[in-house]
Amino acid sequence: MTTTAPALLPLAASADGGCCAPALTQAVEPEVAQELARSFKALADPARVQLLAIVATQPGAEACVCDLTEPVGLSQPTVSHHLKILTEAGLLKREQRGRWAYFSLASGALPALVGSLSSVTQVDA
Amino acid sequence: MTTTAPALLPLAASADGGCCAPALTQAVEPEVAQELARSFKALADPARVQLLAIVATQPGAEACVCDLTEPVGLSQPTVSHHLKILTEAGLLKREQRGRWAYFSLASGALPALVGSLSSVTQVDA
DNA sequence: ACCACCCATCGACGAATGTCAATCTATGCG
DNA sequence: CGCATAGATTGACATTCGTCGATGGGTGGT
Repeated sequence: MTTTAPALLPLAASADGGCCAPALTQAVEPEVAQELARSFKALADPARVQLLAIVATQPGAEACVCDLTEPVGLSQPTVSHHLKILTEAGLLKREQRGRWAYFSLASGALPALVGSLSSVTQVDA
Repeated sequence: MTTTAPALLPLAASADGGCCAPALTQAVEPEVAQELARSFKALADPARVQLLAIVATQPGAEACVCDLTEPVGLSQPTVSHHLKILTEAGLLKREQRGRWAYFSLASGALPALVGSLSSVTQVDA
């Protein structure tokens, strides 16, 4: 569910009538909007953006929590909390190896978001 | 400032040493992360996603507030509030014409976000 | 001049969020 | 078995956010 790629502009049909046309254009299903907002909300925190970037730049594209606490300057529980949010949003993938938890990019979620955003921009198409 | 296109992966350099390598990799400047988070925060609400989509699908790619209150099912002050947030984030452009305020997509901000997100995905490049 | 209309701002309220210290779970080592 | 370590969970707190009703500020029609 979180890794789907909802199109942002499924239907469009509005009347003219000057300004305040009823604008019945739903333009995007409310549930789709909600799901997109959930993904964006996961990115709506500086710490989480940093975490995502750090994980992405790691050699194996993966990192454990102890690698992440210091760069972001937050406590271990807080980092764990952010990682959980990113994971639940489908942006990160958690893999327990030994006693370390390795986090890596969940391929698919980010491109899906990019696609949704692009669909808004390319209205002229 | 809000329409800049910050790259998400400026520098990357980490040591090996098994798991808990210091991971000094800043990977992304904190201020860049904060700015990106600000943009994403503007999209982190279903109503704002809907508003953005509706504006994008309008015939002239613009809409006034009265066109937007009904589709999202929120009160006029709330819609005005969301539009202000989207505008301050650089995602929408406000133009007062007569006694209506027309909102349209601010070209540049969305592509910038797409670029930033893509830079994370294309780490393998 | 008055009034109707569009929209922004203000004040208030409940809900959600980010953060930490303290604690718990589980994995591995000796 | 006992202990240290990695990480998640809990509880608490301050802050921010989303929402609305009420009000204010312009603009245009009569």
